[in-house]
Amino acid sequence: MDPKIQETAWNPEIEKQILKQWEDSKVYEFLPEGDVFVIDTPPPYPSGRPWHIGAAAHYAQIDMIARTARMGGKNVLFPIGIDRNGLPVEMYTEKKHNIRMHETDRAEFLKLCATALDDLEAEMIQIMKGLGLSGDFSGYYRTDSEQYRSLTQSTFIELWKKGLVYIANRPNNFDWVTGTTIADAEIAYEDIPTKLVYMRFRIKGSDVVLTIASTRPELLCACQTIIVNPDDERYEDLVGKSAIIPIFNREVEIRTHPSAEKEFGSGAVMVCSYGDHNDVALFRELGLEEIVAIGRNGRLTDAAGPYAGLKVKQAREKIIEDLQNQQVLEKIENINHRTPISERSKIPIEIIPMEEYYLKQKESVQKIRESGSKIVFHPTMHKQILMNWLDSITIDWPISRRRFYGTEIPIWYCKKCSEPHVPEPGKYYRPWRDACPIPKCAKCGTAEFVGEERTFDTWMDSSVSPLYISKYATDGEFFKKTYPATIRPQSKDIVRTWLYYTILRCEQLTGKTPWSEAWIMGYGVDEHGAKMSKSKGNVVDPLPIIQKFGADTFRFWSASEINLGYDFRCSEQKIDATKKFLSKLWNVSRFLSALPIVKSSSPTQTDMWILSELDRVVAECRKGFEDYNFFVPATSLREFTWNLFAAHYIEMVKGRAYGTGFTEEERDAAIFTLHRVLSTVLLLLAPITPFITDYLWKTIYADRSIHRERFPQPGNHEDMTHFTKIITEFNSRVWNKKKEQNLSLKDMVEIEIPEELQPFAKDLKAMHNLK
RNA sequence: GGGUUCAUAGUCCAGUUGGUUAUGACGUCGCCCUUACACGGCGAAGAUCCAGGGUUCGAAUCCCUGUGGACCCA
Repeated sequence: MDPKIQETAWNPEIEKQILKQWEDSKVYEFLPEGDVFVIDTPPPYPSGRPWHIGAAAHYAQIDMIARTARMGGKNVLFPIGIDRNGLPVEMYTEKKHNIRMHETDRAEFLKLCATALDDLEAEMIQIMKGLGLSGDFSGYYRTDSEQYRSLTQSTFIELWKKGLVYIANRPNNFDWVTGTTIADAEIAYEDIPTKLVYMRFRIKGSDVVLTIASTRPELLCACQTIIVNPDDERYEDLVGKSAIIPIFNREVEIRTHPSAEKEFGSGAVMVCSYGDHNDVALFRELGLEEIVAIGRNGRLTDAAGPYAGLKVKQAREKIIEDLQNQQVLEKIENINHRTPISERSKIPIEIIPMEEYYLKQKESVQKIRESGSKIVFHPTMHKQILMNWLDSITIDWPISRRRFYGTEIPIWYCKKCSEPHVPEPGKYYRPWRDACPIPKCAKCGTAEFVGEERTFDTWMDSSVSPLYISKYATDGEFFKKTYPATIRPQSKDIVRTWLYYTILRCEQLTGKTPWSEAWIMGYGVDEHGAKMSKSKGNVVDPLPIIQKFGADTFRFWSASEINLGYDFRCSEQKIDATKKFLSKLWNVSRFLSALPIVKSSSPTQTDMWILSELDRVVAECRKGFEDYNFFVPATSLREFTWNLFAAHYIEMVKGRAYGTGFTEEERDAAIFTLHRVLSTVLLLLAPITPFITDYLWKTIYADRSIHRERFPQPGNHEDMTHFTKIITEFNSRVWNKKKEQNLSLKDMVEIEIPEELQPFAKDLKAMHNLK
């Protein structure tokens, strides 16, 4: 009766051997047949060390989704990808080599970016593998590969041909630090202290002075009208008159508009091209002629007269000084202004009219609202993020970017007539480098072309991930089996970008919603509840934690700490504490591994009781797994295994399992039940802690991996859970009594077993050594 | 300004359709090597369930108002 397990604690080093076994036996191989389950895995972006512990937890949980589906009998496609397009690597490279992208040879710059990504990616893959992700690493994809970029380009060409893409010159969010247009979805807002400048405008043909407050005095030169609220009695007389812009001495009309707030500043607002989005809307609504005051270099243009060439901030200081000198400055208030900033570079954006490509999205909003409402969200509440976003879409999606490390826009322009030409889909095109594949201009017949230099917004790439993983346009059979995908797991901060754009693009291309379910996770915050950020220095590196505690500990921590959809705290102390549960499970298994596997058909009342508790746990876990909320099975199993099974049941039947003072039949019933409970617990834990459960399963129960098994069903035992409280309380009472009398737990004591516990009397007597 | 969400021991968290004494973990403090486990066992202390009002025989739970926090949008 030697235990098959010798060590007294779970050793995470074993995980490495298990990983190898999984790889060798291809236990997670996907077969495109039968009941297929497709996960649209988020490809992580290797943006620099360290990787975020919250992200590692996120991927551990996505793996639990894959394993849950597999144990539910599905064939699971769990692709692994790395997102490599976009701004972060460009900025990383500029900093690392102290160069400026737009001043560096393009091919050279791209090479430097790719090298940086390779390094960062290698570590990321190592972490994902080490976490035990059961995804397809052998065929992992990169969004900057020829295949992926050619898909992005092909889908663009398709939409172009459908007439969904157009070019337009309109005010755009411009990030002059990175030198590119950005979409509304990439804007964040921050309260920044700024000066609210009160300026005096003279009214033409009178001595009346109108005071106007603005946070953007440097835009005076671009002012085209002044608005006041129609209900504002103070300015009733001035409406329709002209005001004279100080310094520039140009006349503009005063009109009414409801967007002027009476309470803000003086109540009179100057409308300039372009201070904010309201200015843009007013210029459009009132048909004003725009004056471009700020250029792409972030400096004022010639339209700003004496201020031309100055940066926005310098121009503001200078103009305030001049206003003061000309005695038209009334006062300055320091206020906190909600300022739109670029999510990437963190600087206030400017609104500058530029010619960009747009993908039509406005007319799709209603349709997406319908298909979006059919998607099952886990948790349900996060569907609202998508719906709120849909309500606030006002313009089409600008998709062109003036950057290098991205998928090139596949367009060539006729050198003579400028007619744009798109090539045939199916290949990867680099128009900035390659010759145009079209022999001559379709419009004028010229054979000379100029390649487009811009790249796509990276969401153009990311938004076709369900198409890439299902081999859209390259393998019809596979596509039919795997599209639409089953589930999109992602974090909640990119609902309005990745989730939304994917629905938009996939609907436009396939007419179908890309998945039936979306699983939305919260953020990992630090142990005090603050958001982790590199600037705060509170980012927890997952690599050393996983190395120290092992993947299963990390995974069980993530499952038991993260309630689906809510933010979660990351503290090493908590992870450390989780380790104890694995040790408990290990030692329970060690005890059981010394007992033979037997059959029994005559369970005692004690056995029936724990089996009915087990039924309850199985049902509860299955419910949690159904919602991919691993918090439910993790906490339920820990509670059951530790505080009921180990603490009470095992103690009650230990004597019986050893056979002292019991019949063989009784003994076998105990051993049978012990194994039934443990094997069920292992199966239920398998998606959460795949290493330890597989090891124990193979050591005690089978040659075949636990990851080829299905979830257990609840048995059909009579409900005896009402005994639980009485049993545990009785046990406590005995322990307390022995403690009071200073007795050792094995000493004999005299306590009456209550009537209702008579069915368990024999076990209880043996357990406590009752008289 | 609008939306989502949260508020329960020192800390984190549970509490299902309202129903006796509010769950568990971490931490703290005692005692204990008990033939699976000291990475353990037993026990103890620790909560105005954010505030106020309402519905009800009964509210941590439902409704209203407010306060505070997080996130999102304008």
